[in-house]
Amino acid sequence: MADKDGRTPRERYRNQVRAEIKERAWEQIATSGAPGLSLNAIAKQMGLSGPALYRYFAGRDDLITELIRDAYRGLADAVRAAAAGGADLAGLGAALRAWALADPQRYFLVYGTPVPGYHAPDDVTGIAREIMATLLDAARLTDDDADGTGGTDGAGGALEAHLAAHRAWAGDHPAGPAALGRALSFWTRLHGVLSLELAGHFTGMGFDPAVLYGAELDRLTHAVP
Amino acid sequence: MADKDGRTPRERYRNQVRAEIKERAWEQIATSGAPGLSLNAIAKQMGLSGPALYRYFAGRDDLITELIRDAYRGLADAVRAAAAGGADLAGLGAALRAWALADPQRYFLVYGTPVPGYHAPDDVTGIAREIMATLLDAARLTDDDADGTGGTDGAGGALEAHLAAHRAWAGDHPAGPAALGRALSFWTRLHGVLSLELAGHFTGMGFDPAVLYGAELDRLTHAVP
DNA sequence: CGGTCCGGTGAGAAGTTATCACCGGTGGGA
DNA sequence: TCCCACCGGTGATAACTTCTCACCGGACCG
Repeated sequence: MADKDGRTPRERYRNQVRAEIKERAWEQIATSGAPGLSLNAIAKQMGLSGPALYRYFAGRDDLITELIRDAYRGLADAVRAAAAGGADLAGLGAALRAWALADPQRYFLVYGTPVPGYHAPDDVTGIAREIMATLLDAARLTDDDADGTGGTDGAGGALEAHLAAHRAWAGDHPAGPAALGRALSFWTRLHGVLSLELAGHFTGMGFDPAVLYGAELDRLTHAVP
Repeated sequence: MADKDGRTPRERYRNQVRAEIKERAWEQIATSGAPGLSLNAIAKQMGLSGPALYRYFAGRDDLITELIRDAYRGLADAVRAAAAGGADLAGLGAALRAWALADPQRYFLVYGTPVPGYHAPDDVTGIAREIMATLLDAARLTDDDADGTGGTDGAGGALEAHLAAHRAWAGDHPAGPAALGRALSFWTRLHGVLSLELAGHFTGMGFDPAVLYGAELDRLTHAVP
């Protein structure tokens, strides 16, 4: 971030134009979704002509990859900021929901339908690990009965045994099997509610998705999973 | 379904061609995803030329809408078949997972990232209600302690109170608030695991998604939510 | 002060969806 | 049986899209 704004005027100008392109791309994605993103339309909006954008991005896929990276980075920052502010697991859930509701298409860019041919660049897996690490921190704090007093039922027991044997994704994080399982369920359950809500599958059903989200969050943080 | 195969030879031929178009479309979606579907490629594959397809579908969006409807219909049939075979809530979960794994892009066509401008036709909401109805049937069977002996904690209590007051989506189904909440959590939690698994967010993490899915399913069907 | 690199343009290729007018065979009614 | 209407298919065309190419001019660096 120290040399991000470029020393030379050329680099400054280049970064500025790249930023404006991404800005327009985000507006376009928010209104038309990712498949509706058009390089030509962005160029026309900026007052320059078609091929000029290829000086800044190798192509449409490259631009989208960059946007996905930025979105991932933004989510990691939001979650880390919440954790730095002293938020527990419930606070992280609230931060996640706020981030998702602020721009649904941005959320779907990260967690939505994948394009079959697409492979994420290497550094986003690093960002994902970072998110998971702060999640594990919070899960470990709420989970001080780590030995599994609440997880002695068959379900949690089998999962925790499996996770204890396959905890490569947690790296060297000092989290017990119960915390691993709690973080994983935190992720999948909240994503389940959020994803269906943002996709509009709850519209017309009459209930408030926030209540369901809050209930799942409560059942995640209180007592037995 | 009685007159689906058309009386007159013309209708028979028309239905046959429509079916073949959708068949090719499914193959193409399975390999390239929904945004990669090309009417021209389908026409070329079938040995006929571009505009001929417009005799059978009003356009690309119309074809995709039809595919979404078929996918929804297929999911409802799969779930209903499982229920008719005597499956409980766990069996429905297994059927859902099998249906999703059989063709991930088909699952994403139903539950994936929505296109901002798109509005689902009216009859798919009817199919969704049908799925929810069989879900509620199963939830009511496993949920004979309906008064909330397991739901006396604050979380489930608040949700069930809210659902009791906003149960328009359940229609006149004879299911208690606990069953409503259980069906809803069944839907969102399993979708959360499935969606992340199919999108590839678990690849490289080392654990088996099936174990996580099974654990969520067990915690859904056993004891306290 | 000169050379080099860089950003921008216009033309053009190869795609896409979608609409148009036109034609021929098939099927149904008189 | 005949005949006409309808229906399916085609080629041309328009308006898009991404992306590549050759070219040009100005700004920046040494």
